[in-house]
Amino acid sequence: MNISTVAKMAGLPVKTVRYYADIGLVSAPERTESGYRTYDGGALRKLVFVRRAREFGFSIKECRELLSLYEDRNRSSADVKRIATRRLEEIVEKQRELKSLHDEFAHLVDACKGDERPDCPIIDSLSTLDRS
Amino acid sequence: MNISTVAKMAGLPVKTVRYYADIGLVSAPERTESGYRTYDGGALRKLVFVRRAREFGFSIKECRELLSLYEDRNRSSADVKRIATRRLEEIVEKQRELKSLHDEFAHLVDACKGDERPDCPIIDSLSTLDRS
DNA sequence: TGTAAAGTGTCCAGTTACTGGAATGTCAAC
DNA sequence: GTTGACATTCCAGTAACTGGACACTTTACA
Repeated sequence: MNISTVAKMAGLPVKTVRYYADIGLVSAPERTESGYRTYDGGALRKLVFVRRAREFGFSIKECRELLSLYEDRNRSSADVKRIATRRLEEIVEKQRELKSLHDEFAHLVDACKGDERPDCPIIDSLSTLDRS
Repeated sequence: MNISTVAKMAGLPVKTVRYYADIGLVSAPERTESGYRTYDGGALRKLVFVRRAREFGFSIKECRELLSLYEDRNRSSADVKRIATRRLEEIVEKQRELKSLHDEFAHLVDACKGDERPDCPIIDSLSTLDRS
């Protein structure tokens, strides 16, 4: 497979596929005589794995960890669960932050008349010294 | 006021205060003879405004817009509300994404036994071609 | 068979919003 | 007078790509 084929199948941009090999996240592919990269099913599976992990919000660093667990036939599911649980906690925390932000913000937008006059609770709130 | 004083009062790192002037987000402050930056109450208010707006998730670009509205005594509250509403929609969208991510992820973490054995639904799920 | 389009290669720069560090200069206190 | 805190500038690095320039290879079609 050429790079555009594998990229399409993995659901990644071509540039990103090259990039992942450049930074050593996935191993460098074989080359044809003329220098074109060639990929097989194994490489595709790893790229898919990384795309999915990134969609789940794992950082590249975490993807490295997960990938090595993925490749290690002897790792325990507990190893994986530990990383995933940490990530889940981050998601929950992010949700909390977003909710309080949403509530405060919705309140402000609601309070703003949105008319021709300059009075605006949104601007007023942004101007206050208090930390949110 | 010296930079560290205004930074503390505005709730921003000193580096960030300099940075905001460097990129022209706030105007360049006066200097003492020896080259130290000096700030007054007006500069402080704008820095506070920016900090708050950033905490609300506005980008620097949006902060520029908001700041010019803040400085414009003739702008209508509708102008402000338009920007804020757009931002609120982004927050809501982000919340939706996060919720579906959370649900899928929590399900996986729950399904993983987390024991000594290698079978792991989390890894399995990351390996499937389907887009989440 | 010639050529044009599409694909691929490398390399460098830009993105966002800062942050860290080095080297150097200034100010206040003891 | 000297020490220490604070200030200055400039450069580099962060995360994770993305865009663009330029050159070469492969494929498709007349």
